[in-house]
Amino acid sequence: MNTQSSRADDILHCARSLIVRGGYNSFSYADISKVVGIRTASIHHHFPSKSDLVRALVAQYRREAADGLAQLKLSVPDPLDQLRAYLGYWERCFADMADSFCICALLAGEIPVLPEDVAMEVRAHFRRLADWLTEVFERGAAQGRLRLSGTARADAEMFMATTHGAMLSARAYGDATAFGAITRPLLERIAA
Amino acid sequence: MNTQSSRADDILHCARSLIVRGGYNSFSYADISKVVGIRTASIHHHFPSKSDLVRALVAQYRREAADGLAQLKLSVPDPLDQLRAYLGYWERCFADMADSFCICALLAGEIPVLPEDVAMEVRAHFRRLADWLTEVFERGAAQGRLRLSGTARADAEMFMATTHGAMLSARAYGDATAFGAITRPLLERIAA
DNA sequence: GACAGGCTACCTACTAGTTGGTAGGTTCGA
DNA sequence: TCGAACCTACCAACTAGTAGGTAGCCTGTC
Repeated sequence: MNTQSSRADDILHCARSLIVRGGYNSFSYADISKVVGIRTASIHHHFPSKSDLVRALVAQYRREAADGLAQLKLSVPDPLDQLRAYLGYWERCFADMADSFCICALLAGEIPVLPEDVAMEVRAHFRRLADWLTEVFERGAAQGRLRLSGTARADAEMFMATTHGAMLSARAYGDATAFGAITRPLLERIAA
Repeated sequence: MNTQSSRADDILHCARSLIVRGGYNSFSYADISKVVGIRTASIHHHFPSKSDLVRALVAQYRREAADGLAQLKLSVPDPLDQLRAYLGYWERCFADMADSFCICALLAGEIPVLPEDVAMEVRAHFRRLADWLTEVFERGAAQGRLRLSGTARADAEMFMATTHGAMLSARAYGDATAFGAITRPLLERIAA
């Protein structure tokens, strides 16, 4: 069991680092095979089809994201600090890893050509993240820690859009610091 | 010459509508062949390699964008109205076409796996668009028509990021109206 | 304790279809 | 008669996926 799950995890981990570079059609079982040191047929044993693999990959990513956001809510009391910590997480990702990106943001762009079950996972991630942000904005407004320019939902959607757009800009410019440069003023603007 | 350019244009037009759905690796010469009614070998006659085709495609897109933005500056005097018109253009795109998207925003996500010359075109689009927006924000601030929350450049970068992120959200939600819902409050916030 | 049966993980070997790209020939208008 | 546009006929490499076999491990039974 240890062996199985570790192998499957190796495959998932490798697939994630491959997919994050260019999305669903940018990697193959052969690519994974070379890195993990396993035959492509053996990957099919763990994940019968590519859509199975990517769905599992996104599901795992979503669990990690959900855990992280829940943890953030527990460990950081202030709503504004929660947003700061969320952006800080991604800023550190871009600083530490060359090809960092939210895989759901990346896959969202490819939705028209994605297998339906993968697209559903991506859609669900956007909804959950928007829900979480909405809650933060609601509490922040209630506590007078940040000021809304519209509804909490609208502000949350805009915040999420700016974050994802900043990831695209960071990639386009080939500049890891661009993400922070774009998102930091965002916090200053909404701070009460 | 008429025939050549019309054929090449057919190919470019078709490739654009294919690439906009899922990026560089989501379409093939065979796909174009089926739609345009030409053999794949004949596509190679017009565009020797796929990167040539996509580079030409993005270059054409950039010319159109530059023309559109220049035209906008001439026909609409007010900076705030210029931003409104820019967002309105994309809002109409999403309303009219199912799989609408800025191909440069889409390709930006795939930059690590893109041919270098294509990546350069994408990068250039981001810079030019940010330059144009910066100028609009500068004039808007000077005329007291809109208020900056940081430098004109920072506000322009954030505006662009939010716009691109809103495109991703529209796709993720599968909701054409999402783009407008996210970006409209953006204008209200920066209006003086 | 031996041993059969079943299961998991992995392999080799293979498939059909697709990928971007080439070689060389034909057609046709200037 | 030259060249642009297009064709047929290839190609090697790669794509996701399948068939069938093997080695090793666990478990129940005699």
